[in-house]
Amino acid sequence: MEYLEMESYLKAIGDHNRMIILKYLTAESLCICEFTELMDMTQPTISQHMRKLKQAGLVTEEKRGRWTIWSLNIRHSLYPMLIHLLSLLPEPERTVETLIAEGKKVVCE
Amino acid sequence: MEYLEMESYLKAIGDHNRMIILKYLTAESLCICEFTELMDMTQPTISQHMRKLKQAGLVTEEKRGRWTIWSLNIRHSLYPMLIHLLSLLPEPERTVETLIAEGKKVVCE
DNA sequence: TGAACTTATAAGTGAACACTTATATAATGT
DNA sequence: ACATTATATAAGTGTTCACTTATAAGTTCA
Repeated sequence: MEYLEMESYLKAIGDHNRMIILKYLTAESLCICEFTELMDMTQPTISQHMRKLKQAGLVTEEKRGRWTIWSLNIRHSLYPMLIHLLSLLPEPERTVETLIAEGKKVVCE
Repeated sequence: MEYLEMESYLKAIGDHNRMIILKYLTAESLCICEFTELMDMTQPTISQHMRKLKQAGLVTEEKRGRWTIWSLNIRHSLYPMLIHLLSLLPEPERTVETLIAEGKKVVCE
């Protein structure tokens, strides 16, 4: 692997808020508006983080209706290491379960 | 592990020049003046990188005479992962062997 | 068609970063 | 004591980063 690729990968993970985003994604795929409910961040900020994660190869996106569903890129060679790293981190305060309880979980069918 | 600790660890690795420094250290402990010979960087820049690596828990230092010998911190819980990451990177251009051949390898006894 | 909703992008801002040069500190050897 | 060597630190600079607000683009549904 090239130094530049490794650098962008590590820089993409190495941010407090992006680690939380990635932690959520280990459980399930989510869209931007769900992240805005889960985390205390504005929509453009989330979008910009996702773009950075995508450029580093950490996540993939899939357009579905008006939503963009984001998932971990399980094909990346460092994916197993990423899963291990994230497993060491505590669960975020807000859970997806609370989202469901509030009727804010997106179902795009 | 706390998010803050993980963040500083990943940020410390996630720099092109620090990755090269760490790569060198996987083979053997080195002092600042050796790094200045191996890499195209000034002495203060190396010193500042080492300080950052030390603060993140990646390396340890040991004063010996006028030299400060830097080593990988094998006691850190993420040390095995670090070794794996570094193993994926190509060897730097300048090798310690060339340093020895030029009589620039420090022997502090 | 038009309003509501979701997302992406652009421009601006303050903080952090990696580097530079200059200088201070400390150990060694004559 | 003094010059040399090795390292650390301070101050300054240009770039990158994470965020903000404003706005554009695209989808859905009445």
